[in-house]
Amino acid sequence: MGFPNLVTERETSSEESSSSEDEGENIVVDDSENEEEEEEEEEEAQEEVVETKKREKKPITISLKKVCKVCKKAGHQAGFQGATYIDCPMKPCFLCKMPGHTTMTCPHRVATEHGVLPASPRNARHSVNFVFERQLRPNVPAIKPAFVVPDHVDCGVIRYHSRRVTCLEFHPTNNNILLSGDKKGQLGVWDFIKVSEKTVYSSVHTCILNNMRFSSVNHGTIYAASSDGTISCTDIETGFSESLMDLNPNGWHGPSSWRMLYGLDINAEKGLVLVADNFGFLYMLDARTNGRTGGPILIHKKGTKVVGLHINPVQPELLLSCGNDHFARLWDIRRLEAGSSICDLAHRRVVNSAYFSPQTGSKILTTSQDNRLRVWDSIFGSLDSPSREIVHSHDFNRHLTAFRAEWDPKDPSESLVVIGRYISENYNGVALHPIDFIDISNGQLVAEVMDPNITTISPVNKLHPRDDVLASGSSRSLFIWRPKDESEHVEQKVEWKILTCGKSGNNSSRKGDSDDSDDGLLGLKGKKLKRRRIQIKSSQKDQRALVL
DNA sequence: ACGCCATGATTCC
DNA sequence: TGGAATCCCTGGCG
Repeated sequence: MGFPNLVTERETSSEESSSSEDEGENIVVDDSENEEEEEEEEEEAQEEVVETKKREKKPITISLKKVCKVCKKAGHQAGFQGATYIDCPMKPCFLCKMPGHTTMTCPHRVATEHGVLPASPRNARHSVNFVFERQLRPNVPAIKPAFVVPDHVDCGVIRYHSRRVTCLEFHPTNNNILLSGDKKGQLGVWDFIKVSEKTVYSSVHTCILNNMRFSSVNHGTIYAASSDGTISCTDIETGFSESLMDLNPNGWHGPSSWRMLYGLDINAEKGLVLVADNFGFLYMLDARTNGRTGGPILIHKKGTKVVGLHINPVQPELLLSCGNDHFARLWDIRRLEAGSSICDLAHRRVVNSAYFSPQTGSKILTTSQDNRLRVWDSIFGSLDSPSREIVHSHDFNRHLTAFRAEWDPKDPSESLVVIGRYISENYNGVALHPIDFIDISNGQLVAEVMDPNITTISPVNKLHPRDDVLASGSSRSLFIWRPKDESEHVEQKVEWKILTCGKSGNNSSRKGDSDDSDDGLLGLKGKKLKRRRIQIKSSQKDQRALVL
C-alpha cells in the first residue's frame, strides 16, 4: 500500500512548493497569513484527508483552516481577490477546460487569435473550394466591410421583468420594437425609442418562455414556446393570445411526465410552426389552421431536451436542431422521421444553440457548454468536423439563461457574431462581464462591450436586423446599445432611465442611489472604459495592455 | 452590509 | 442508473 503514501507526499510537496512560489514570482494570491505553524497544521489535515479518503465526513480540523472552497484543500484559495477571480489550481482551466493551468494563464484568455483551434483535419482553403463557394455565393463582397459595433448604452435600460430575461426578438418591420420573454413566461413589448412605452403580457405562459418567433405572414403576431408545454400565438397590440398546443392537458403528474417546449421556428414557405420538447420530439403545426400536422418525431436522443430549431433562411426545407444529447443535427423536413437526419454534428457537451448564417444560410454556428463556438464554413462541403472551434467562456450553472452566439444579420460577410461572456474581467477594479463581438472567420475578438453600471452577466443578446443596435438581456434588465457617435462631443450623456414595475422598485432605487453616491468613482471609470472599449482587430496584446 | 439559503440542470460517481 | 455534488450566477431574507 505504498500508493496512498505516494499521494500524500506528492500533494504536500506540491503545496509547499506552490505556497512558496506564491510569495515570489506568482503574483496571484495567498493570504500572507499563511504562517509556518499553520502550514504544519494543514499538512496534518491533509494527511487526515488522505487517510479517510472516502470523504465520509470532513475532518473537523478542516473547518478551522482557510481552505480552498472548490477543492477543500489548504495552501491556496479560489475566489475573488478584489475584482479578479482566482481559480482553484487543482481544477482544469475554467476557460478552456484543459488541465495544467488556470484562467489567468490560459492561452485562450479573452478569445484572441489563440482561441481558435483548427479542426483536424483542417478544412484547407483550396482554390477549388473557393470557386465552389464563389458559385454558391455570387454576391459575396470581395472586401469585408468594417464591423459596426454597438458599444454604448444609449437610450434605455428597462426593468419590467420580474424574473430573468430568457429571449429577445426585434420586430421584423418596426425598427423600435423589442420583444422579450422571461423565466415566468411573461412577454414584454417595448418601444425603445419612446422609452417608457412598454407593455407586459403576463398571462401568455405560466413558466419559462424559451423561444419566440414572429409570424411570417402577420407581423403583429408572435409565436412562443414555453416550459408550460404550450405554444402561444399572441397579438402584440392587444395581448390576445391563443394556445396552439398543450402537451400537458392532464396537468401535473410529476417531472417525469411533464413536457416542456424549447426549440421553435417557422417555415414561412409551408406555413409551418415547428417546436421541440424536452423528450427529444419535434412537432409541426399548420400556421393557418393552427392544427398539428402529423405526430411527434424523435429528432434527438429520447428523453433529452431539444433546445434549438432553425430553418435555413435560403432553403426552408433544411432544418437545424440542437440539444442536450451533445448534437446539432441537420434535417430535410420533407423527409422527416426518427433517424433520418442528413448530418449529425457532434459536440463535447450540451449544445445551447445552432444557427445557419442569416443571409446565405450556408454556414453553421453553434454554442456549446464546453466553452467553444464552432463554425462550419459551408454546409455544402464536408461537415465531418467544424472548420473552426473558438474557445470562449460561456458555460454556466444556475440562474443564467443559456448563452447563445448570435449572428449579425446585417453583416454581408457573415462573420460577425455576438455572445455574452461568463467569466468576469477586472476592469479598473470592477469585475465586469463583457459582451463579446467575435469574428468567426478567424476567431478574433473584435470588441468587448461593457458598462460599469452593468455588473450582471448578459447571456441574452440580439443584433438589430437593420440598425446598428444591440439589445441585451441581463438578469431582469434589458439594455439597448448603439455605437457612440463620435461627432457629438456631448458630456457623458448617458441617461440611465431605469424603468421598473412591480417589486423590483427597491433595487432600482438602490441602483440610483449608488450612481449618485459613487459619482466620481463610477463616472471616471465609465469614461475610461468607454474610451477604450473598441479595439478593432490589430493587436490583441495592446488591448490587453490597455485593459490592465 | 453581511451571510445564508434556494434555485436548475448537468455531470460525475 | 440514481443520487450527490456543483467555482465567477441572482435575489431575497434574516
